[in-house]
Amino acid sequence: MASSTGSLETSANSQPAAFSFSFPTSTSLSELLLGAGNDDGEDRSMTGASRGFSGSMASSGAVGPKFKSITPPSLPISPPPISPSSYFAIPSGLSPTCFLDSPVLLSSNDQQSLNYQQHSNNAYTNSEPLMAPTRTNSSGIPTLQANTQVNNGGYQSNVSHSSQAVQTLRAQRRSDDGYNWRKYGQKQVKGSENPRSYYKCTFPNCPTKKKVERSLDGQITEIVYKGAHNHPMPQSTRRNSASSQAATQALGAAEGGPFGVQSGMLIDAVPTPENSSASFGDDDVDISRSGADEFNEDEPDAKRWRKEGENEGISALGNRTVREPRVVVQTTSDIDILDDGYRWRKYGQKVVKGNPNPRSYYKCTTVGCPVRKHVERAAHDLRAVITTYEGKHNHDVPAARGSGVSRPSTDNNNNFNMAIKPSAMVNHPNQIAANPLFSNRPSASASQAPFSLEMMQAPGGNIGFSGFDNSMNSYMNQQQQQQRHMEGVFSKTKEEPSDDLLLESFLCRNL
DNA sequence: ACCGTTTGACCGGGG
DNA sequence: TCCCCGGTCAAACGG
Repeated sequence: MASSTGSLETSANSQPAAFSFSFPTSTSLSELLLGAGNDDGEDRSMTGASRGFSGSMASSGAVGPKFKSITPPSLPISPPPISPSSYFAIPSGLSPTCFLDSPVLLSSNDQQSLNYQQHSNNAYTNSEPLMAPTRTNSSGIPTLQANTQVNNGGYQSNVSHSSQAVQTLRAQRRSDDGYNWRKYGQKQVKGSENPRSYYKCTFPNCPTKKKVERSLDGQITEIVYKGAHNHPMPQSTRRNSASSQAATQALGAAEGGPFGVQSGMLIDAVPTPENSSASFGDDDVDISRSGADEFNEDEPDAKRWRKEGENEGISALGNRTVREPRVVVQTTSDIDILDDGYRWRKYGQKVVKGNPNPRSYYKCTTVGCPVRKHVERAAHDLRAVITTYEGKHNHDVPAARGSGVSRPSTDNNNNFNMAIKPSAMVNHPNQIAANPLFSNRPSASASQAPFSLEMMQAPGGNIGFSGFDNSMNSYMNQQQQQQRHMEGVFSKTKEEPSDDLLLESFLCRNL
């Protein structure tokens, strides 16, 4: 296999590939994403998260507690000297989620371990070698063609081009959540420049639908599920997306049904019996409610949202008008979502109906920014953490403390920076923007993570802020060692720490 | 010919 | 009752 420079293409837009990388290769990205041996051609494009580490962690049932008890060993904690973005240019439109499924990082017998990246973004800031640059097409399907060969991690992928086409085709039918969807409409909704696509689950008689909003560059900015699947996730998907299944189970456990979970890159909503509210167990808890200030659990979401927006000037944000509540929900197992890059001030905590676990309420510390979020563990699955955002940030992600570097909120295709669309940023701060792997903010998570792993380890307990740093530091240290170890593997990334061995090492220590 | 997407038109709920 | 707008339909289109 000849080493080659991969290039990216996207059908979503014609932007030229903004980066190159040196993975020796010639395999389609979609295949990379699907992972070696994945022959069902299912779409993994958006599912990195749902099939990600969190999922596997969830399935293992060992995440929370073990994170704390098992601190990554000798890992130097210092953040990588070079930001992740320095070696990979991730053009706008690119869904980092895609990277998560890349077999590059997977050990041959434990694909699950790889995907932790997606959800553990705040905990692991230096695993960018893990990511193959890619761009998604309009369907969120990576269209990058490249071969991948990672010698160090013992992983190697060779996929034929013929199967690639088929997989890409199939991928367009299957979303990241593992279910099959058929698009039945698209509309330009008022108040947003992003077109909204409507999908129906293709399973016979399944009432589930979802709405997907994409930014102009093809990135998914919002997904809202409606209804519940009345069937199990397609087998083929399960087989190859353990994490997705796990994620599904995490939420499904909470909802008592086999719902697909969208916890990927830009996928924030969870499928619910009705609209975008999630119910847990017998007692429905509308997670779109903040209950923050008034703790009024009775007011309808939309009305409440509007009221809060008016009170706090949300309606005046940019050129957008405030419409339906932008409920951003991530259901993941433990460690992701904790660091979204923004700074939060805790202003309340409450145990809400239907969930014995306390919900802590946070407000963005930026003056004038109306965004709030609340975090809580799922009632029926302590491994699942639900973060709900309300409002849109009217500012960029603040610079990391001490770094003096602020995260970009606009495209920057020329500098290999992670392109972060404002729309995505504001609505999903815990995803792209939050993921240090895709930001310019080195070790931001370590310094800014509003939550510590303690939180994850204390089901139903208080949310603490200690303990995280230690783990983080240890991990970072290890990463640096790993970086040295990985030198030479990636010609262009040798400055960057890496990857799978590290990953495995970390996982082994934490699982 | 099949299948999925696109897209303009239509429907219906809510203000 | 009218109008707005989100959601859906279905014919056309394309691979």
